[in-house]
Amino acid sequence: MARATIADVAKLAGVSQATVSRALRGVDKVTPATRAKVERAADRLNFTLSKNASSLASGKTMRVILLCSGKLNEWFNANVLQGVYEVLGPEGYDVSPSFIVDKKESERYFAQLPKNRNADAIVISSFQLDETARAELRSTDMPTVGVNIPAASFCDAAIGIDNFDGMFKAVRLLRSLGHTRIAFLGDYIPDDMVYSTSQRTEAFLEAAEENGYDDGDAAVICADEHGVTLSKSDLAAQLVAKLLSLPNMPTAICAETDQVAIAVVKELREQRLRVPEDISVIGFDDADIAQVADLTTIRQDPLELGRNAGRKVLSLLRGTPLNPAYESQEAALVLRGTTVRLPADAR
Amino acid sequence: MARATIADVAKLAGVSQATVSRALRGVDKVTPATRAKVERAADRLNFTLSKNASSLASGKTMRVILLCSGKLNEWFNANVLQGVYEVLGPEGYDVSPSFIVDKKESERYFAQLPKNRNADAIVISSFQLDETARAELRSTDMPTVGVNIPAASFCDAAIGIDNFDGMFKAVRLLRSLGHTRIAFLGDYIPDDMVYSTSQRTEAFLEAAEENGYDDGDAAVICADEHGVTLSKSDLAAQLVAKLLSLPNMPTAICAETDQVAIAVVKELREQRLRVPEDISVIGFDDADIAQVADLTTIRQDPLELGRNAGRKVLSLLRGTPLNPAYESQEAALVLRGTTVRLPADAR
DNA sequence: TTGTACGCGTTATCAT
DNA sequence: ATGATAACGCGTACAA
Repeated sequence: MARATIADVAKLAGVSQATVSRALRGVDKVTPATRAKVERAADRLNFTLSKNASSLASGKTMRVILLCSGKLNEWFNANVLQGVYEVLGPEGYDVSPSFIVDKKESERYFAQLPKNRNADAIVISSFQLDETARAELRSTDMPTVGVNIPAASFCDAAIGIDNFDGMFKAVRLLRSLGHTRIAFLGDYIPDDMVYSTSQRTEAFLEAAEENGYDDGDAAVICADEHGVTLSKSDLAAQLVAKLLSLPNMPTAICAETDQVAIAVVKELREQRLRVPEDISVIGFDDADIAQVADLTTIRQDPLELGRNAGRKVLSLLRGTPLNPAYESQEAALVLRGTTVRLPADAR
Repeated sequence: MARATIADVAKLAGVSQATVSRALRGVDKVTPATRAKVERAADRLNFTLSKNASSLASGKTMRVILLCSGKLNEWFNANVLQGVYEVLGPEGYDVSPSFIVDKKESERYFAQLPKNRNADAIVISSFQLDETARAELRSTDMPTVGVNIPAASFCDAAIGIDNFDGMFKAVRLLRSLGHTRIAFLGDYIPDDMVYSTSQRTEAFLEAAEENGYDDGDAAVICADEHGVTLSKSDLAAQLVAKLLSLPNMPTAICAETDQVAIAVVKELREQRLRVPEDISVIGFDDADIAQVADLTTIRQDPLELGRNAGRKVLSLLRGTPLNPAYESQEAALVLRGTTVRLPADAR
């Protein structure tokens, strides 16, 4: 059967196309009686408005892009997507997720992006854009909201986790537990795409200094530069090797993420080091796996981040004021079984 | 700056709109020289084709819907999405994910769905549709591909995991390990939305029978009916209580999913039952958490499922033959630390 | 409150 | 190979 158009409905209902349009969208003034007639006709013809045609006529696409810096099946991204969708979906928006993994793709993406009016807004999750990309973005009229992006300047609004707050809490915990030598363990960070994790490294150093740790007592251990992505276990092996060859072996470590923390715990135990008796470990994120691994960690809530981003998109789109345009989510320490007070004999 | 239209490009390049359209899409015959001219003009004007206008004119929306039965941040759904996106994205399609959690929503969704031509295809993941929904779906001209749906009849193509193969492998493993009394543990299954897990229950019973287990030696334990979703630990507590009050306590169990398995293992250990020495546990899915928990499980690969679904969508959309329209993915047993051969003294 | 008529930016058909 | 022009299906001033 050929799809019914608004004209068919108008004819069947005995009104004009304009009236059908108004009745079906429920915005403009239409007599209840007329509306009923129209709805009955639409129902009989199995008709709903075409999003495409509406978009073309109105200039609103009712679509928002979610651009992620990693795959959509990663814990963080999947949660942000769910959050964004939860608030934008019911409002009639489609959200089309997409992701970029390397710099080349990024360039291509942004070179294409701003030219065509294919979305009403864009939310950018977890990565840094270079000047070119920012310029392209700015040249669009699309409202932009950032999620967990270091420099929020090029966004109309942004929401992120407070990595500094988180790392400070982690370091303070370790100090409270009596650990005098601590370390931060992370992957190699290419400088062309800056992630949240690089902030964590910085934050660790600041927190250590502020809490009275000397340079020698707060080490940062990063993986060597590598082209392809290391498996977490290979990464952990490398990090633990570096850790164990330190002049003064730390008694506690903070890892860049839960994934890294868990792999490191495993590797440490394979080396017959007891966690937490010999060494305490703190992760970052509180992803599903953290609970299973009984890992002490810093919680961030990407689902709520996504919802908040969705709300900000809505405000931007509707011109309602966004009470704080820029927000950061407080981090929460989650105490589990991989941290313990340093035994007296070990101090 | 006002957005440039195809007319502006045509004027600047000194050709007709039609030629610009042809040149930019790269499909029809256009002289290389003309194409170059057009591309230069488009570039200068910062122009790309509007997806909306193209869609309206061509009837192709270049959009495919992904409809999931649970939230998008669930392991399975997130992976399917990633897979679908990986193959459809590079072909120029947007994929708009959406999800439905209860029956009411489902009805509303399908009542709206087929009427407007807002997507070129739909992929439906992980749930059963009732007759009404199927009819609505059929009344659309949209190609439909199913992912992990029990009855594939209403789809043009489908791909799923082979739950039967998986459960048979699990049961055979337990038999090989010498377990003579086994059980299946699962949540309460409302009958209005049938999930993959109900298949697993069936499969367990069949596999048990075929492998020589009596009725008394192969128990199925399900949670009591409940309105709200139980937390996994509450569920596990209930299941373990039922398990421990069985006349003949099994020495091995299969759980509906990894999540349930892990919660059950935890509960068992809290009851001072050793896993696997006292009781073996097998999960289902091989999600991230399974590895962390060192859980023996049946692997399914939703990422590959999604990719395959994406390929089928492409075939359907292009009219190329889909070599098998219906496929099922073999399940693979992953041996880890929660299963062990039944000690001789326990037999 | 309702109807008329034009425009949204492209594709597709038919000439040339 | 290229150009003119009619759809595509709806939103929206403006008029009634």
